[in-house]
Amino acid sequence: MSNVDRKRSRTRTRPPAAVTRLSLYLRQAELLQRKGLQFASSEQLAEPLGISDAQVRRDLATFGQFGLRGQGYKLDELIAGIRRVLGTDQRWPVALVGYGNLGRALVGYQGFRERGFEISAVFDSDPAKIGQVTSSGIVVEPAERISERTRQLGIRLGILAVPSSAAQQVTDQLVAGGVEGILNFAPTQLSLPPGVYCVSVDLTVELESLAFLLQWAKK
Amino acid sequence: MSNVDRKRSRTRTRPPAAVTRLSLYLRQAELLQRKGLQFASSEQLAEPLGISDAQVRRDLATFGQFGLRGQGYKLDELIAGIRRVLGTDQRWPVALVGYGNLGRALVGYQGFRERGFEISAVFDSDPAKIGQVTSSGIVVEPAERISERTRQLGIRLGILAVPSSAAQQVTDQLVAGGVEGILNFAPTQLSLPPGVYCVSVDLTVELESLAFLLQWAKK
DNA sequence: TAGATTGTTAATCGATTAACAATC
DNA sequence: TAGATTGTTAATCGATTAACAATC
Repeated sequence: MSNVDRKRSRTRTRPPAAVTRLSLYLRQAELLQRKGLQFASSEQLAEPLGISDAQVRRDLATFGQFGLRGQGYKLDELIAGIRRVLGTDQRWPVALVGYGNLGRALVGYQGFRERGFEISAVFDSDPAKIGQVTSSGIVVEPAERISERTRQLGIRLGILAVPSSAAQQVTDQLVAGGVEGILNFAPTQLSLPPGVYCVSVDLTVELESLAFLLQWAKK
Repeated sequence: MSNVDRKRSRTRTRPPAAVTRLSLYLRQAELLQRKGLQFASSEQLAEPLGISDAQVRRDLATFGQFGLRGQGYKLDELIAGIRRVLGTDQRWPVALVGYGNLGRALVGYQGFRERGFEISAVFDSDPAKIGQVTSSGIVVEPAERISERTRQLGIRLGILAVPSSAAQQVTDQLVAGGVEGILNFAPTQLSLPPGVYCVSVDLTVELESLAFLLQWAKK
C-alpha cells in the first residue's frame, strides 16, 4: 500500500445495526401518531415491523431514555428524539449526480423529501441532459461544476447514480466540493479520504441474496 | 396473534452476512478473469473490495473448498462455485410490478441481466401505462393478471416498485402466482406466508444512516 | 396500591479477526 | 525442498434475546 493509498483508505465505519432500525421506529411512530395515539408501547412499535419488543427497548435505550415506565413512549418526544439522533431534525440539501433512469426516479422519490432530504442540485455529463429541468424544477448542470456548486450550496450529502466507470471521478469531485456522505448506487468500491462516509445500495447483490434464499430454502 | 396471522408470519430468514459478500467476490473474480488472470489470492480478491483477506478465506471456506493452498483460487472454478451457491448458475425470470420512475429504471438495469436475472413480465394498475412497451420489448400488463401470468411463465422472483399502499395487495397476488422471493422497494413491512422470502431496499433508511454517520462523526 | 411497561443485566448467539498448521 | 497461501482453530467482538427489577 502506497502512502497515497493510505490516505485514501477504503475502510468506512458502518453505522451500528440499531441505527437502521431507528429509521423504522421513527416511521412507525409517525404512523401511530397520525392514527391519533399519544403513547405507544415497545410492542406497538415492534409488532408491525416484525421486530421483537425487547429489541425495540434495547435499541431505544442505547440512544437515550425515550420511554416512561408503565406508559410506553410518548410519541412526540420519541419522534423528536430519534430525529435528533439521526440528524433529520434539520434539512439536508443533497446533490444528485447522474440523471439517467435511476436519477430521474430518485429526484421524484417522495420518501427523501418527507425526511428532510432535498435534492438541490443535479448533475450529468451528457450534453443532451444538461439544461433539462426536473419535475421538482431543478436544472441539470454539467458535471464539471460539481465541486463549485456543492460548495456554493453548502451540500454535505451526495447521491451517485452514474455508471461504475465514472463513480470514482465523480466521488472525487463531490469530496472536493465538501461532500462528506455519499449514497452510492454504482456497484463499485469507492476510495474515500478519512471523514467521508459511504453507504452503498447494490441492487444485484440484493437480488442475489434473494436467489440464495430460494435456492437453499427447502433442500 | 390470531391463527390467520400466525400463518402469515412476518419473520423472514435473513441470509447469513457472508452471502452478500459472495456476490462481491464473484464480481471481483470476474473482473480479475477479464484482466487475464487464471488464479487469484484471497488478498487480490479482498483488497479492491476493502475487505480483509482473512474474511475472504473464511467466507469462501464456509461454502466449499474453492482454493488451492499455495496457489490461491482458480478463477473459473471459483466463479462457477459462487454462482452455484448463489443460484445464479441458472437464469431467473423476474416479474416487475410498478412501471413508474423506479420501475423504468429497474427494467433498464444492466446489472440484473448480467447476473441472469431477466425481467420477463411487467405490471401496472394505471390504464395509461398498460400496453406501453419497455426498452427491452416487454408489454406492460394490467395488475389483475399478475397471478395468472407469473404462474404461466414459471416466475419465482418478483420486484415490487409500487407505493406502500399497494404493496401488500400486490404481494398477495405475486404469492398466489407462485412467486417465492420479493425484492421490495416499498417502505413497508410485508406479510408473507412461510416459504416466501423478502429482501427490502429502503432508500430513506440508507440515507438516514448516512446522515447519522455525518452527524456523529467528529463530535 | 396494583398493573403496566420500561431500562438494564446476564446469557446466548453469530460474525469477525488473528494466527498458524496443513499442504500445494 | 522452500515459498506461498489456503483452510481451520481459537479468541474477540458486537448483536440479539430473555428475564426481571425498577418505577411510572
